[in-house]
Amino acid sequence: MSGLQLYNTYTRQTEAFRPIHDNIVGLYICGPTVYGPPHLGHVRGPVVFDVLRRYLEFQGFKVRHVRNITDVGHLVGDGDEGEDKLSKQARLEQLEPMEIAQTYTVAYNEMSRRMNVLPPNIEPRASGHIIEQIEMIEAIVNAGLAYKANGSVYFDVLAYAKSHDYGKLSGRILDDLIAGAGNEARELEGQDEKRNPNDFALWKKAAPEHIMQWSSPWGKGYPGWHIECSAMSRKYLGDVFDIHGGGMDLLFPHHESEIAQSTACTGHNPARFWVHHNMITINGQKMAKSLNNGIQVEELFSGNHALLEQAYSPMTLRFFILQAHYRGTLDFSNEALQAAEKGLQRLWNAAETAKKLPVSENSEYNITDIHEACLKSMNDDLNTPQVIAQLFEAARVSNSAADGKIKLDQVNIHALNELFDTWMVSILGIQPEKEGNDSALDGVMQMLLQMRAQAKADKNYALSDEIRNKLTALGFVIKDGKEGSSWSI
RNA sequence: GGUCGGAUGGCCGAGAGGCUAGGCACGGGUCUGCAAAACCCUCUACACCGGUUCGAAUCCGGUUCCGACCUCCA
Repeated sequence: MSGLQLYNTYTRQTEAFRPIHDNIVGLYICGPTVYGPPHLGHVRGPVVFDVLRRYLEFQGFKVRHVRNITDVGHLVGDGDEGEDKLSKQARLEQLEPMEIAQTYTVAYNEMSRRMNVLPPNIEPRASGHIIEQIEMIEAIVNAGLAYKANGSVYFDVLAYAKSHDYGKLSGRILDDLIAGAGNEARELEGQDEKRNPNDFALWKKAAPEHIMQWSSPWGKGYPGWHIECSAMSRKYLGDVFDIHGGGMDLLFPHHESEIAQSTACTGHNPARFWVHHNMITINGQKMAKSLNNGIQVEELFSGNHALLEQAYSPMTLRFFILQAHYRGTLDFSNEALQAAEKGLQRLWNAAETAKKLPVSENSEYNITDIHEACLKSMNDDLNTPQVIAQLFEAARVSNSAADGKIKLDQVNIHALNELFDTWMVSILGIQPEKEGNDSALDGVMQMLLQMRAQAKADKNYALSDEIRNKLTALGFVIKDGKEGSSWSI
C-alpha cells in the first residue's frame, strides 16, 4: 500500500517498495567508525535515512532501525602494521581504545540529536558482537569459502565467485579487479598470506602488544571490518531484511563483501533493497585531509572554521541536505548555506502565519492538492527537493491568505496547518530552533521594548532610536513587526 | 589505467521530448516616523558539435571538462 518507489543499487533500478513482512520494515544503516569527531560527511546519511524511516512510519509501518557503531576492526593500512584505527588514535591520545570509542560515540549521538535524527531502535557495537562474528566466520570456513593462514582467516573470493556474482552490487568485474588496479603494489599488511589479492580478512591475528584482541578458534585476534555488519544485521533483522543503507563510498568493498559473507553463510543476499546516498563536497572539491577542507560538525555549528563566514544551525544544515536529492553529490558553500538558512526562515514564518489566518466562507485554493503533490514526490525515490518546493508553494498561499489576496475556508486553513506539521515537522524532521533564551533576559528585553514602544507612541523618536541603537551595539537585533517588536541576538 | 556518474540561469538545486521547479541574490512594489525585517511580483537557463523528430535542455553519436570508486572513508 505504500506506493513508495526506491532506487535499488543492487538491481540498478527504481522498484516498488514492499516489505517482507506485512507492516514491519527492517532497516540497517552502516554507522560510523568512532575514532574521531563527526564531520560534515557523517551528517548526510543519518539525515537521509532518518527521513526514509519517518516516511515509512508515516505510512503506518513499524520500523526496526538498526545502526551500528564500529569500534573495532578497521585496518589503518598506511604502514601501521596491523594496528587498527582505534588503537592508533588511542596511542596518540594516551587513552584506552574503548575510551576513544565512547568519546566519539557520544559525540556522534549528540550530533544526531541536534540534527533531530531519531535514535535507532538498536545501536549495536562491533566489540559487543565478537561471538556472533566468530560464529559467522566459522560457518563460512565450513562452507569452504574461507581459509586460515597464519592465525588469520580470509574470505576466498575466487572460490565464492565460481558460483556467485562477486562484484554485482558495485558493478565490478572480478577479472578487472584481479588484473587492473594492481599496477601499484598493495601495501596492505598480510597481503602475502592471501591466495588472491582480492581476498579480504574475516579475522586478523593480533600481535601480543595489540590492545584490542579476543580469543578465537584461530588464536588471539580481532574481526575484519566487513563481518561485523553481516553478523549484527543478521542477529537483529534476520537472514534477509528489507533495506540496507549507507554511503556510496561503502559500495566497494564493504557492502560487496557483506553480500558475499552473508550469501556464503545463509545462502541469501541479506537485503532486498540496497540504498546509497551520495557524498558531500566543499566548494566543488571532495573533503580530504590533504586539501585541508574538512569541517567538523561542531565547527559548522559554531562558525569556527577558516572556510566558514558564519555559524550555521543544525536545522539549516538539515534543510540544506534535504534540498538536494540523496543520490546526487551535494556541494557546500557559504552562499548555499545562507540561501538555505533564509529559505528555511521563510518557511517558518509562513507556518506561523498559517496559525492565525482569517477564515472565509469559501476557498480559492485546495490545499489537498499540495499534500497529494508531496506524496507523489516522496514516493518518487524520496524526492525531498520537490517536497520542499511544495512547501514553499504552501508558504506563498499562507502569506497571500494573510494579505487577503487568497481566500481560504476553515477546512483549508486546517489542512494548511496540518500540511506544515506533517511534511515539514514530522516527515522532513525540521523543528523550530528555540535557542532557549532565558526568561530573565527575555523579561528585561520585553521591558525595554515596551518602553521603546511608549516612546514611539509619544513620537519621541530620539529616545526610541537611542534604545534600539544601544541594543544594536550590544549585539541585539530589533525588528518592528505589525504586532509589536521582537528581539534576537 | 579500469568502472560508474555528472555538466541546468549570478549561486545552490529539481525536472525531463512541447506545458512555472523551488530557494537565495538582483530588480520593481507594499508596509513603515526612520531603519531593519516581512510580504507580493519579476528575471527564463539547460557544456560543445552533429543527428533523430513537426518539436530536444530532455533521445542517439562524438568532443571537452568535472567528480566518485578501484586502499580506510559517510
